[in-house]
Amino acid sequence: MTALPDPPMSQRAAPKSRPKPKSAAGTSATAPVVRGSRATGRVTIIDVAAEAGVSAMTVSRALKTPALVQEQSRQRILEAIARLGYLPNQAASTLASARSQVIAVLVPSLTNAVFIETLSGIRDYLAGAGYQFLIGETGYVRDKEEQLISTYLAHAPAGFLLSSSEQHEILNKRPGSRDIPAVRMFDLGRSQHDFSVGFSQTRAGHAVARHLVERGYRRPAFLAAQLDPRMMKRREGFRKGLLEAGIVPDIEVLLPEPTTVDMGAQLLRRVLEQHPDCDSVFCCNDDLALGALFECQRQGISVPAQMAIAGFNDLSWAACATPSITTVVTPRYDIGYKSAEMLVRQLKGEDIAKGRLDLGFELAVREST
Amino acid sequence: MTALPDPPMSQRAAPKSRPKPKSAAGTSATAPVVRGSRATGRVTIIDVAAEAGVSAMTVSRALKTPALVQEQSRQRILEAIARLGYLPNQAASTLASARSQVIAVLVPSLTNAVFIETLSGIRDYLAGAGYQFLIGETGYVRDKEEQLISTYLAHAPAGFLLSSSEQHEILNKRPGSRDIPAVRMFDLGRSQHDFSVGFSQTRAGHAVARHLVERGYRRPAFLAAQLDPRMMKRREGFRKGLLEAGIVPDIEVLLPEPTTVDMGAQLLRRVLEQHPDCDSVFCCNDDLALGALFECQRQGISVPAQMAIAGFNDLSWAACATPSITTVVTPRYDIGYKSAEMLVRQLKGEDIAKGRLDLGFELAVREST
DNA sequence: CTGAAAGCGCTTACAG
DNA sequence: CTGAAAGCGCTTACAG
Repeated sequence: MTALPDPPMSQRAAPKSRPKPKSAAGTSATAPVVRGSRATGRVTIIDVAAEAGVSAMTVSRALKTPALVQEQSRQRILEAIARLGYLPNQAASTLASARSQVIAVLVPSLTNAVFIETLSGIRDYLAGAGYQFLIGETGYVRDKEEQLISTYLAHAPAGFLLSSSEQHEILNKRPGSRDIPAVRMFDLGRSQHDFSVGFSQTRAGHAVARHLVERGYRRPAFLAAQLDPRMMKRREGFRKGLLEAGIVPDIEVLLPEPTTVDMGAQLLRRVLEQHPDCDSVFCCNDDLALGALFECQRQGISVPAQMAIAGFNDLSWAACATPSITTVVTPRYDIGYKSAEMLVRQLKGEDIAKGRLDLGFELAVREST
Repeated sequence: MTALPDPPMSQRAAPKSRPKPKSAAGTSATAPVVRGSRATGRVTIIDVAAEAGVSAMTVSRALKTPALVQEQSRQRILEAIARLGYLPNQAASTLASARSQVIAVLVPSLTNAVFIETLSGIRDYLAGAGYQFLIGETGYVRDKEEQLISTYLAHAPAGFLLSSSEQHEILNKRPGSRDIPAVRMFDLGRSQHDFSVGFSQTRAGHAVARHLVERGYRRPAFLAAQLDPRMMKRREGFRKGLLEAGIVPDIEVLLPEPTTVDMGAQLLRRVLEQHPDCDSVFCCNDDLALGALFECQRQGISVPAQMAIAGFNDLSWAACATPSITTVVTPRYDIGYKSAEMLVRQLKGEDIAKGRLDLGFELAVREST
């Protein structure tokens, strides 16, 4: 974050006067006037306090910890807020409390539907809890992660929702991160005190291998792009599953390029060139699987008779493709929702018994295998 | 935004002392100590000022308007910042200036790849300009738009990036919106003073109609879900194009449900039932087109021989499907990038000659028509 | 259940 | 090109 642009001067309006009810209820006095105690013309907590006949502190409490305020006062405060159209100033709140109502979220990619659904889960939980969130896209690049964490720290976030263990390490090294809680998404932590929500990539890869083996495929390939740590774990589980069945996991095409549908077609062409005897492919995500399917259709290769295809994630098209695609159903929405919940409960000071939440996965067996 | 949760008490550390270089360069004195002028232990602008031997104001200026600070002072300030690990406190900045470095962005949907790419464009421009952004999802629901705009106003955003004219109207009605600039995305405004970046949905729909007609299709259908205003404009242009060619635009299936790939299959089944003579379909987006293609494959309908399919947006799979799908290439990334640029230039007080930016579209003619 | 005063860390005109 | 002082609108312990 460098050279900040010069914001326009804010027009500070002259203070406006406002009528104030003289005393309790009943007599709607056409009494004196109060003016906002501030010179900006904006309605502040002080104006609300005056209107409701309480102190600013009490207004603050009525908003943050309603239980600590007498029902009657709370009522009057709420009315005053409505009447005046008061909007709390978040910046003032953040400055005074050294904590904002924003959660910083780091995801690897915004063009991947998986993380978008995770963000939807986060949003759904956070919206109800009164938090905003800031989204950072890391692209799996270490420098980007470092930089985003720095930037976000300047916003004094209430907490972090991270998408990798590496990010967790970076954050912990920062001096400013002491009291800021974080929950890791996707990767599971080592203990219940190491907050995380996810599932085992390795076991998921293993399940796909077992399924292909059970179906009778003997020359399965592993196809991957992107090659981030989670892909590698799927691969690890997949290889293990094959080995257990006495199959040598020697067919694979790994490319570091980003994942796209077109890349799936390319991977399939490569594997066909290099291993004409390949009878099935585990594409490490559904985009690749879709591309592989299109390529089979283009070449007139029958799926699954001549080539079986399995994907990962169960994106919207997997179930309605022709043929429908076998894939691993991952709990990405719930990962977002539950990790946001875990974070907020931590912020509230609640005790979290289960700080390591394994949401599992499911294998959806369909026509393509 | 209701009942805010109770954040944990922030642990305000005792002030720490810090060594300070005595005078100019050369003598690395083991001199006295300065302590942060504040009691939180955090490094503030005042500490940086002391370290660099200037006033806090000058530090502030060195960060915001470097041109107004002497090269030498700026150098020393930058060094002091690095040495101390100073991170500007955004909340304090926002409170003091009544303007934050965050841009509020409203999009209809986060599960739609189109808007994700728009957000990528926004992010790419904003990242370089030193702004953060808050993303709100409206779901095309008026109440949600109203509520999000209220919430965001409390964050004193530097500006708004909106995705519809309705949102623009809502914003303008709010008292707090006076000095906050906004740019509309997708829909074009009426004049150069009515800031907007987009393209004509109507003309795009018209282009698809002309293309189908030129190819010789005589019974084209319009298929749509979601039915938001932009879909309706595509329809309008499409109908106009058919009418101009002497074709009655009497085949269409419109469903209010959200757009999904599966919905595309459903729409195709419906149109086939109701109009067995239909020879081509314009799906108002690529997800629907993909579903329609899958359905044709399922039913053994040859594309395009027995049924032509056109989509909208050119999402990643359109070009590599089998057959590849004819579609309208929309400038959604650029819409994000350019509208962010227009907004920031406005914030900097620059003169914007072209406040209505028509980015156009392209028709990608492929195998499916 | 409620309040007075101090303080959070910046930026603002204005003057030099 | 640079600075002293005031102020932004909240929340914080503490005491009652």
